[in-house]
Amino acid sequence: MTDKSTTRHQIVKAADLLFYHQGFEHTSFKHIANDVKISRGNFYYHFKTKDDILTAVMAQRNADTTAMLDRWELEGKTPKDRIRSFIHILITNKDDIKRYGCPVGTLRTELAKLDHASKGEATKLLALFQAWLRRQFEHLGFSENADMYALHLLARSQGVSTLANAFNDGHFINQEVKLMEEWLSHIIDAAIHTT
Amino acid sequence: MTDKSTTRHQIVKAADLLFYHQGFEHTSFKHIANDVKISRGNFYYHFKTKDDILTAVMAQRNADTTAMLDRWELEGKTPKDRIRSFIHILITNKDDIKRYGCPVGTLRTELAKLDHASKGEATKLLALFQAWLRRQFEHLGFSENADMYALHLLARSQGVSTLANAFNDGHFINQEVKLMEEWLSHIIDAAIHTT
DNA sequence: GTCTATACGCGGATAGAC
DNA sequence: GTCTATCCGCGTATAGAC
Repeated sequence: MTDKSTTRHQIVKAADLLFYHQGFEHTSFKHIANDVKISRGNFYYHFKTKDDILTAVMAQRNADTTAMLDRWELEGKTPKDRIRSFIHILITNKDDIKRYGCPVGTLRTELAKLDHASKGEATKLLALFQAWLRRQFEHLGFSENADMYALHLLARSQGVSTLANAFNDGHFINQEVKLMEEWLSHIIDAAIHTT
Repeated sequence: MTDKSTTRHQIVKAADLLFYHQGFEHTSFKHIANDVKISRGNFYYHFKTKDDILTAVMAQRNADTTAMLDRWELEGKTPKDRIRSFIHILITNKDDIKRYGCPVGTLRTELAKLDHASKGEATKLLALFQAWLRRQFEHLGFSENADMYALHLLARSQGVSTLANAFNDGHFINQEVKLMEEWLSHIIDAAIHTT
C-alpha cells in the first residue's frame, strides 16, 4: 500500500477524477495543478510526461478494482450474491454514472479512439470484471455458457451506464438493475429444472 | 437534398468520419484538410469555426437517421420486423463497430465530457431511435411498457457495441443479436398468452 | 520538493493575394 | 472559391533558482 498523502498520490487521484469527468485528452496539467494546488512545473519532478500520469492512474485503478473484486468474493455467500454485488454498483454509483457514465467504459473508449499506448491497460480493466464474472457463473455450474453470460452482463451494465448518462435518468438504472436480477434468477432456475 | 459533390459537403462527410474514428477534439483542421485535399485556410470560407462543422455534421446525421428510420418503417411489414431492422444494424455495421464502437453513442459520450454546446444534438440522435422504437412497441400493443422496452433495447445495443469494440469481438455481436431477437419474440409471445 | 521563467510546437482563426 | 502567410493562445515540456 502506497502512502496516500504524498503529492504523487494526490496527482494520481486528481488526474483519475479529471480523466473520468472531462476526458483524458481534454485534461491539461493546469487542470490537475489547480486541483492538487501545486505549480505546473512541479509536476515533472513526479512524472516525466502526461502519459506517465495515465499509466499511474491505470495501475491504481487496476489495484483498486482487484481489491474490490476480492472483497465481493469474500462478502458474498453464494455466486449469485456475488454477481448481484456487480449488478448493484450501478445503484451505488448512480449519481456519478448519470453525470459521467461508466469510468471504465468511457475512458477505454476514448483511449481506443486516440489509439493511445494505454488502451490495452484500459481493456484489461474490463477483462478483470469479465474473468471474475465468468468464474462466478462457473461456480453456479455453467461450464459452457459462463463466458457468454459474463460478457452479456458486462454489456448490459455498459449499455445502462451509457443511456443513464445520455438521458440523465436514474430511474432507468433502477429499472434495468431489476431486470438484470430477474434475468440472473431466471437462468439459475432454468438450469436447475434442466438437471 | 443538398448537392453531395460540393466542397462543403465533402468537408462534412470527412469530418463526420474523423470525429467517429478519432474523436471530435482530437481531430484537427489539418486532418480534415488532408482528407478533403484542400488547404487549411480554405476552410473558413465554408465554416467560421470548428464548432460550426460539428453542427453541420450533427444536422447531416439527424437527416440521415430520420431517413433510415422512415425506410425501416416502410420496408418492415410488422412492428416486429421493424424492430428487427434496428437490432440488425449491429450485424450490418459489424466491422465499424468492432473498430470504432457505435458512432452515435461514442460521439455523444465525448461531447458530454467536453460539455460541448452540441451535446444536446447528439442526445437527440439517440432520442430519435428511442421514440421510433417506442412507437413500434406501442403498435405491438404494449401501451404501458413501450418506453421501457425501447430504452432497454437501445441500452443493450449500446452495451454490445461497447464490448465488441473493447474486445474486438464480432462473434459476440452475433451472439447478442440472437439473444435480443429471442427476447423480442419472448415478450411478444408472453403478451399474447396474457390476453 | 516546489517554485518561476521560458522554449517550442500545434491548433484554431484571420488577412489578403490570386 | 481556393490559396499562402501569419497571428495568437494554449498545452507539453525544460532549465534552473530557492
